[in-house]
Amino acid sequence: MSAAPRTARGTRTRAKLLAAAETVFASVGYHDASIVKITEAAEVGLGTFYLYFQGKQAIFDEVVEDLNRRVRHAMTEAAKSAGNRLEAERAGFKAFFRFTAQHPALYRIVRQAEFVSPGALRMHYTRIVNGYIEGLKAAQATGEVRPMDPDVAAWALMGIGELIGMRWVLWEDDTGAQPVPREVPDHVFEEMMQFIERALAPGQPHGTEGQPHG
Amino acid sequence: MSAAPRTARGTRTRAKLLAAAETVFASVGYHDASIVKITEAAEVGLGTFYLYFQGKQAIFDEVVEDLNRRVRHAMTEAAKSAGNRLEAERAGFKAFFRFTAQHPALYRIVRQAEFVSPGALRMHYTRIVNGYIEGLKAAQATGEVRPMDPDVAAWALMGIGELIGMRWVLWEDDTGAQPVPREVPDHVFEEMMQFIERALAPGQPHGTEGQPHG
Amino acid sequence: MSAAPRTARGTRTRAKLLAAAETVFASVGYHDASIVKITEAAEVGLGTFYLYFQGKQAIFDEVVEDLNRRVRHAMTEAAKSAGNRLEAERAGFKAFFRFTAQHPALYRIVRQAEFVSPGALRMHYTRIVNGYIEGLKAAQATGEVRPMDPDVAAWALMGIGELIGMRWVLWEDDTGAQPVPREVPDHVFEEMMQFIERALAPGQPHGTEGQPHG
Amino acid sequence: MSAAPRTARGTRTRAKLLAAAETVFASVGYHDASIVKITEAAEVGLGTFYLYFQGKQAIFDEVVEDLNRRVRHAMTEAAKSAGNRLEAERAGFKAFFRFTAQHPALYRIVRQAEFVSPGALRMHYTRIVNGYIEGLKAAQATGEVRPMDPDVAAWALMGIGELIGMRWVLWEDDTGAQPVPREVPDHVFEEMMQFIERALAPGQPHGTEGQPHG
DNA sequence: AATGAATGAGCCTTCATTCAT
DNA sequence: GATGAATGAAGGCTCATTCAT
Repeated sequence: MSAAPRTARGTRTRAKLLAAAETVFASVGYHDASIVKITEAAEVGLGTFYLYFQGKQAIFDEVVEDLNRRVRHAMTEAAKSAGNRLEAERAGFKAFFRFTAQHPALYRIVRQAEFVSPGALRMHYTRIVNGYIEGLKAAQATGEVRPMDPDVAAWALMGIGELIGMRWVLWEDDTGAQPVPREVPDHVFEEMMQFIERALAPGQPHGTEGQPHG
Repeated sequence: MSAAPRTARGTRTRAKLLAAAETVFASVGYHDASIVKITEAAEVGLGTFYLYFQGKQAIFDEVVEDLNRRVRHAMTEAAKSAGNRLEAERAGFKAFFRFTAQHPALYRIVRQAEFVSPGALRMHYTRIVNGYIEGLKAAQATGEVRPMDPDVAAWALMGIGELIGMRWVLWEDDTGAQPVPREVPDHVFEEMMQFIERALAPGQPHGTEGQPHG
Repeated sequence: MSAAPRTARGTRTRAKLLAAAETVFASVGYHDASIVKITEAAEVGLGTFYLYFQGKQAIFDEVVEDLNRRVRHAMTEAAKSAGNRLEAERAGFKAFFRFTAQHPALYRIVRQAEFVSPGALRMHYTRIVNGYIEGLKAAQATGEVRPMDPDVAAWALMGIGELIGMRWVLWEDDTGAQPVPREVPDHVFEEMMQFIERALAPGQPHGTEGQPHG
Repeated sequence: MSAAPRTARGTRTRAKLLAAAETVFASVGYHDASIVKITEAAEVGLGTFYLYFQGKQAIFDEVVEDLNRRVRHAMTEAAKSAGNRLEAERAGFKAFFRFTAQHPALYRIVRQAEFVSPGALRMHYTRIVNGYIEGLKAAQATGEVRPMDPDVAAWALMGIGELIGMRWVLWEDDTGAQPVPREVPDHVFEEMMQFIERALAPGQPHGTEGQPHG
């Protein structure tokens, strides 16, 4: 059985395990991440693991939860210090990509969750999307964003961030070799923001046929 | 060692194995899909598997390749019969979602590929994205789409399709229960197309730079 | 290292552990009885266990010893208040079955002892059998019991009590469901006593050698 | 999953495992009998075990069943060749003790079954006892055995055999050292038979008080 | 006196793969 | 071409015991 630590030492040990798990899951994936690897990375005895976690799934769920909390925190913090909606949006995405670069675990782990812990997977996406929805609703209220179903737009934004991040943060450029995390190139970021801004902007769309159609 | 089948009977056996593998991978994921399960589903002896495939990874790669070919085929076929770019785009996404609904394996398998076969993962995304890039370039040439980096836009489209598909095709509405594949609701599809059209349309965006757009 | 308690508090703690051990051993058996379970049942810290007992085996031996002492005490006390040998015998068996009903642990634990602690097993049986031997010898001296090897008879009595007790005290009637401890039914007890009395009674056996017994 | 062997080779392998299991269970007991020990004794790969048995419990149950069948077979065979009831009885017990001597596993395993597999435990005792009951009923019909509840008598006989066997077949004489299986000494056997004959013989018991009690 | 965090040997079990038939 | 018996590395997990507090 697992239990919450009852001493300072225990708290430290538990934290070490959680951190190690993030690293191990990120580098070899869920299935090749053995408890032994995790405890070795944490420099802790094998049995110690089971003092604080029920098993592999349990620590996986906690890692996902933890990463999710942190990425959302990073995003909202970044957005807070922005002057207007647009800046907030840029700051949010920047923070998202930066976090992705620093914690490739986020991506790699979440994509595994489909079969490992469907609940964790949904939790992750839903929470972030809910943040977008809030932002979009607020912006709609002030007219900064055109009338639209914020739900659909939010999932679209999530998707854009997800794949742009995958492509430019996690994948190395051309070779299929080991991915080296890094920032999204500036021009890609700007193009992406353009894409999003136009999608959300109020007013008539400008003639997809070159003409307003109506 | 594996080998290409040399008789009609062998060809049939190989095909049965491939089909069984798609089903098994889709329902239990890569790691819980044992060779025994696959051969049982294919109604074939265990040893027979190794007559046609080098191992588990090898058949996985082939399944991904196969699904990828089929989804692209479905998309291009659908687009072909469209009258103009916009219709082609709609038809392409429709086909993509329909395929997703009919072959949840695509999603489930691809998301596993991150650690199982990174090459297959990249192949899958890259090929689809390349299709988008072609389409965007052509549309830019005729002025139907505004000047932009088609690479970035293509990945954005891929992301939108991916997450909208995940959310509305694979997930059941609110409960965390077993997902029931189905079509994307009409209004979601329309909202999504609006989003995309505005993002791609030529002309000035409206009031996103703080200017009054009166 | 373990040690005898040096304070009243310590004595109490030790007793709590012993009582808890009896319960736990009886309900889940030796191997599934973990020290943690015992200390939890005793409401004592895990480490405390090793203050009073050298290990799992040690406390097991003590539990067996304790139960053995108590069952023999119950048997001799019951026999004491009897008027004659026959009554004493009846009272002894009655007490044995009653104890078995109240402490199923005795049975369950002893049967495990074969591999856990062969010494404890022998001690248990030998002590009880020695009691029988004493009784038989005394009865032989007065002619109440026929000449015979008291050793063999004593082990036979032990066996009779053991299996009759197992069958009618520990097992529920016909179903394989959870055993419900209870008393031996009267008629079974009487039949058993008949069996024993005839086996021990002095005089010629009747017609077992093929002679007509007139 | 386990399965019945489908080839001659498989049948041989399964039998080797069963024989090895009997030996291992008998020498170290259920809990210290690991699958590794069993497969090593059977000179078979570890994984092979799970081709034929679901797990440790499953093979344990089969070993008990097998031993039970064999001991009953030995007993009935021996009894068959006897001229009369008394001889049959003697032959049965002799066979029982001989089997015990040659297969100490029977004893040792059954005594463990209490917690390991209560069903197997009951099966074992019940089947043997049922044999006794049949015999007693038949003898009662011919008047060779006095009127009595054959159920109670049968369990008493079982108990006598069990403990006499334990004491003189399995235990070494005085030391607590490793038990060396051997036959029951003649005089013990004769005393035991005397005990039983008197218990079962028809006719008045001879004055437990030295007198018929009227 | 009492506690509980930490440890690691050892157990059961699965499964990809080989090979003799 | 097809089969399935055999293998053993590797993984998740338990638990008796030690030791610092």
